[in-house]
Amino acid sequence: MIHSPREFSDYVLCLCAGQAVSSIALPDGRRQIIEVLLPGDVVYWTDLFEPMSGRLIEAIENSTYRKIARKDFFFLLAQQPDIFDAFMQTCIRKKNEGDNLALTLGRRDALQRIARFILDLAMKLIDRGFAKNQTIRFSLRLRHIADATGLTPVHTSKMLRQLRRDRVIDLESRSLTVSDMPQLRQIAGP
Amino acid sequence: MIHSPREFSDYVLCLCAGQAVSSIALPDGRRQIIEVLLPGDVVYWTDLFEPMSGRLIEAIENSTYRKIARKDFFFLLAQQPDIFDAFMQTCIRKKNEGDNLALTLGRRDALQRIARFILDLAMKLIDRGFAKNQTIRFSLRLRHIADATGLTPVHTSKMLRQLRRDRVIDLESRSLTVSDMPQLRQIAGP
DNA sequence: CGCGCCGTTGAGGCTCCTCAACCCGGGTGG
DNA sequence: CCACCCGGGTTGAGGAGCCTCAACGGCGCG
Repeated sequence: MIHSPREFSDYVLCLCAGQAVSSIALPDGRRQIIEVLLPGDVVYWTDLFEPMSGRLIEAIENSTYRKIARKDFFFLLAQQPDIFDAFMQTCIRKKNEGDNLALTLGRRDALQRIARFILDLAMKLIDRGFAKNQTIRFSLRLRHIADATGLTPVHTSKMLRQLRRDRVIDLESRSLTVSDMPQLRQIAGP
Repeated sequence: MIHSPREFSDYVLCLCAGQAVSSIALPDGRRQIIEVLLPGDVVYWTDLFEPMSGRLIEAIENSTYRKIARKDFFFLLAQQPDIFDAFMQTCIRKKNEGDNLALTLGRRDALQRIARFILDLAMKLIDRGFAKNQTIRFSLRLRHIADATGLTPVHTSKMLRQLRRDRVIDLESRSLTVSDMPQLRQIAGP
């Protein structure tokens, strides 16, 4: 647990090593994972101005992170135009990803959601050089995938089973390899 | 139709009068409405840098909008620090709203989704002074509510019927009044 | 060895979808 | 003027998809 929903913080967090998930949680335990955080990610974009974040940040493996005082962060942004540009670009990109998540949760069925989630995560890891050929570290528990796709762990298990049976992915002991990328894209849909 | 998904535009659009919806559409016709746009709203935050927006913007009543050349928009932002601040705040707020939409679509049932949608829209209209006591103009078609909540029009109709039967809302001829606000909040949940 | 956590599998049920029929109001043309 | 159609909303029947509940096996750990 890196950051809890009602915690006050004067710092901007930046993940250095390991993976984490950023989610919104309801009092009754239901929650929705918004994104998987990788090394280099800034932990919250959403509450850069409001120090009281509504987010629950949970590490899914041993992780380290750096705390940057909020004012230092903004000072850096103001000083370095290129960093500022990168920040704005990322801001917009995150918004786009969030909207696409809404589309997926609202309009796609279970198998498509799982396929998209795996595809997105795999592409992100490959982009950042965290993958060896097509295999990536996959420390997420079943309940994380369920919370990211709006399903139950039970049904998630059944969908994953199907993807493995059809030789689309190969998943064992915290490591996932995409065996049939075209097929995975096909299932994930447009 | 104000803006179609694959249209190229050098302008930033700003809604002046009327209401519109911003959505992401799939080739097969399924779509997810991300937000309802009111007068004063800037039409796309998501593609301020990439002129090719993936969004479908549809007016739901007679509307007028203003086109601002992209570079003029950024020039204005650079010149006026207070406008820039407001822009950043709104950017972050939109992201927060988007994430909450994902939570709703992923983890809430049909009635809760409908209730939240109506509640959010009503609050937004009230905030901006578009409401007389508790009644607001409600030009949305059934299919819009369905696309905003990830349901079918048929099921949306049944849920709305339930809300009317329980005297939570009163909806007739393009005008909606919230009769029992506490109950509506209760249904919408935390 | 016992225990707890995690994933798997199956049975049954509820929610929401699909399909279809129907009504209504508004336009359009005879 | 009425007949007709057409888009939008309503309602019901039946079914698919996903959830709930429960039992079980594997694994790490005390």
